[in-house]
Amino acid sequence: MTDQSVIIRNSQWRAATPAKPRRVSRQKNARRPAVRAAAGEARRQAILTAALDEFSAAGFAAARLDDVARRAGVAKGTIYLYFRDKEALFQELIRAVLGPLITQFEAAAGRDVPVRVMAEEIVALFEREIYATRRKDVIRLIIAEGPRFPKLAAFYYTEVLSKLIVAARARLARAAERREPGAETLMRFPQLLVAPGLVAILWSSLFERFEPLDVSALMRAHLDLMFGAGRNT
Amino acid sequence: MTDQSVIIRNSQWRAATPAKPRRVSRQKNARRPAVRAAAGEARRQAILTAALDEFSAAGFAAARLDDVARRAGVAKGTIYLYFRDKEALFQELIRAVLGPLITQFEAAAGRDVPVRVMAEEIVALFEREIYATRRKDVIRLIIAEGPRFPKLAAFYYTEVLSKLIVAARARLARAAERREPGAETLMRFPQLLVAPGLVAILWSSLFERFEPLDVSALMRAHLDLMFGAGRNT
Amino acid sequence: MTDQSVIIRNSQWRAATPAKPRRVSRQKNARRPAVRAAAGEARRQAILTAALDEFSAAGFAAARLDDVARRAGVAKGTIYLYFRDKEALFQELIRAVLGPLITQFEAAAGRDVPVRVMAEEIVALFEREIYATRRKDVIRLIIAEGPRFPKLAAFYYTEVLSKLIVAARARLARAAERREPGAETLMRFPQLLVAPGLVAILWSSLFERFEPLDVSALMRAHLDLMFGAGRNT
Amino acid sequence: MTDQSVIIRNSQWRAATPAKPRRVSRQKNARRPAVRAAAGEARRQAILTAALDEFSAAGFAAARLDDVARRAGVAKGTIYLYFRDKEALFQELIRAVLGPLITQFEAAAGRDVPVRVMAEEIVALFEREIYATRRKDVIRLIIAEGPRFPKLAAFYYTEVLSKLIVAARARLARAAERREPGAETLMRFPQLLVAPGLVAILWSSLFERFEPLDVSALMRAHLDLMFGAGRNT
DNA sequence: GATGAATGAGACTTCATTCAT
DNA sequence: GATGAATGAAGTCTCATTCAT
Repeated sequence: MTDQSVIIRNSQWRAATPAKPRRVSRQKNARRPAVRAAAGEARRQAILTAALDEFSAAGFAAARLDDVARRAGVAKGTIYLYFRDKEALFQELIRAVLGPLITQFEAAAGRDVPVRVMAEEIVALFEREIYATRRKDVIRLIIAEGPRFPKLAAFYYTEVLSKLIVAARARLARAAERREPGAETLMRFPQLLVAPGLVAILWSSLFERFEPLDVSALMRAHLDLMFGAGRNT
Repeated sequence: MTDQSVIIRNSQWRAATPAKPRRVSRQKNARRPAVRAAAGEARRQAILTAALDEFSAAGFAAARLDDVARRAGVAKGTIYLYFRDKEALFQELIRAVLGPLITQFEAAAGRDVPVRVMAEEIVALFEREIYATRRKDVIRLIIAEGPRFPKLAAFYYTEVLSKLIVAARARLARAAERREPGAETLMRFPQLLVAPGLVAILWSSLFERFEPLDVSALMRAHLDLMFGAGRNT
Repeated sequence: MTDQSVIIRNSQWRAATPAKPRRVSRQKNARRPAVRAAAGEARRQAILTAALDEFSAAGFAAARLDDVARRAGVAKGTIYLYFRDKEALFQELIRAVLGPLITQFEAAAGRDVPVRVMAEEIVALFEREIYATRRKDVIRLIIAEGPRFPKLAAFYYTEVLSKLIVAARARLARAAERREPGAETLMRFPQLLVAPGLVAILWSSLFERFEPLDVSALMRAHLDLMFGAGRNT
Repeated sequence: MTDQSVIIRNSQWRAATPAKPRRVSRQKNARRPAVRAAAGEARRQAILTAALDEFSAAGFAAARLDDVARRAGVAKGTIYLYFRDKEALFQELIRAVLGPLITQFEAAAGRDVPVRVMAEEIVALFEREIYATRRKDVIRLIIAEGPRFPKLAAFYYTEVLSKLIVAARARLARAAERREPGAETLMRFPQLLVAPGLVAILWSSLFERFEPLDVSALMRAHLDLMFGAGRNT
């Protein structure tokens, strides 16, 4: 529907995903509006990507739109054709990247499975949709800048976190009724499910150079600790 | 009680600072050096405290030294008498707050106890020395600003984290020899011990207003999940 | 009625411009050049009208060509097809609006009448051709922007003011020979004839909301003061 | 009382009035705060004067604070120590220059004299306090920028114009009771008293180079026209 | 040592103007 | 001719840092 949805649906935020062959603008015969619009969207994407790079590297306050523009291959003023100001660029960046997560979560919410299976699903989802993508960087940004952007934290909580938590709790409630071990505890604190994921994100950006961290192994160990050793995905 | 409380109550940021008679230069009828030095140290503390407030509230880049000065009750120029520049103030702030932790960790490192007891000790240490103090804010700052201040992350890793990890691994190694469940896993990923603590810190600063989080209960639940239900401190 | 009314009613800014059926441009088999030219002229008029609106509302420097274009219903680039740059647009606007005045003045210059009659004619001319039209706004613009646009002031002086003054002085000279009271004084300072008109223009744009001003009554009062009470048009 | 009052009371805005030998800041023995404050006030004045120069020459929108700073002999940032932003500088400039006028007007408002005498007083006041000073430029600024700064026009109307008008009307009312010719007319339109003054201000800034205007003679002629020839001040 | 006024580099943002379509 | 996306120069404003007092 919205531009954002498009951005995400095509997984353009995945690390090295060429995805659809983004049309170049310089062609004689094409219908103008279509080409124009496509070129515009490509530019918008380029700016968002560049912004994510710069914001991630320097933080919101210290990032310079000059650098964003240069990295995106556009002039400084061009940014303002697509975003009202620096803050709008930031917020739209977050929304564009995280928005699609919601549908994914909801899709996975339905089935009724043992706690461990569910935990493994969530861990897999985390690794695939967050840790392996630039969403990892966006979550870092939210953590770092959230206190200064209450709206951002609110968006992330209401649109992403709370939905994830509600979905998880619903499934855990049924497992708790079945007296599955850990289900009741996790229902009260579903945050515990993804806590190691957070650690992984932060560790990788802060301490990777001192001591690399094998995220998959970490997550497996986490599952083992909670549910006893067993085979994971 | 602990070293840390002293830091907060007495506004002493430095680990082992015996006053240090900072000699002044240009003064005709100077008072006793001791008094002077004490006054200087008090000022230094005031600035550090104010800086922590401002950096926490606005982030490093957006925090204004003007506000730090006002909050500390000194003139803007005074800050430069105690710190080379804004960045130095920031780094010294981190060091001053976290420095004392190290000794604490080392003190607790010696004894040989069951994994669960050790985990409970660490959790208690975390709650008492970090979550209940301003160190929580400092950890947030490291997380938020670390990528921009490699030295900071390095300091935190080498001076705090790695020591804690080494100590924990040493104790876990012995538990692993005893085949205690979970010991081996935690030895490989000691981060899992404190992951919920991190979640608590970030949650409190980002989402507290939407959904409060009972940290003690969270940590107990975490222990229960890892080691089975039991009474905690 | 007068040439000027036509300008306003028919949106013709240029002295002798016939009609013009607005035709669209993008068509392969273009119509007669005449139509083309007429369409172009209409566009030019639209731009000039929009420019007057915007310049009047915001001043030359603060007016945005974006707004002019939007108000004129054309693209921003189109403005540059008709005017070299913003300043040229401004100057041509002034000329287009004031140009026709000249002939009017010259027409009225010939007859030899008593001073009071002549003064009444001038006052009537002012009310009808300036105050009741957008020329009022243009005069405001000249007053406001004149110092920054010497050419503008020069144009207004040489093309409008000086001619008006010369014509008035010629008639006043003859009245002065007849010893008509005030004639000699007004000959030296014909500005006094229209001074209240200026006040009216400025007052209406600045203070109308505080205290409305009846321009006709003001002008009549002015005449009464100069020549003694009497009936005016 | 206020800074502004000081500014005006000392007539620092007069063209070439050395006035009080403004203390220089570089002196060893003086009490600090006093000197500081004096230096600050001097700077403020310098900025206001420079701003008046630049705003007069270029208009509010086109004037560059860079130029104001350079002309005032201060750094760009210094302006912001004294004024919130460009607009505040502009508004405070207007207020500082016009504020003192009020008291002058009120002082002259009391006595009961013939209309002509009163008119002569007003003309003299205009020439002395406005035309011979930089207030002339400020009035030009209000005329040029007023429409964009409603507060400005409001200030000028309520603080200056309306008071002047009320005072004049009060005196004219008594003259009207005495059946003095012109009194009743001027009571209805006191603007007519100063209309030529306005013309003079505008003429001097727009057309002086083409045809100089002897303001005093103009004002005398104006009085003659209204009250018949006679000796003026 | 302490102050805080002053500085000026640098960032964000606007908008006249251009030019490929 | 017409369009409007793109450009980048230029202006406002902030704030870390300096330095005379």
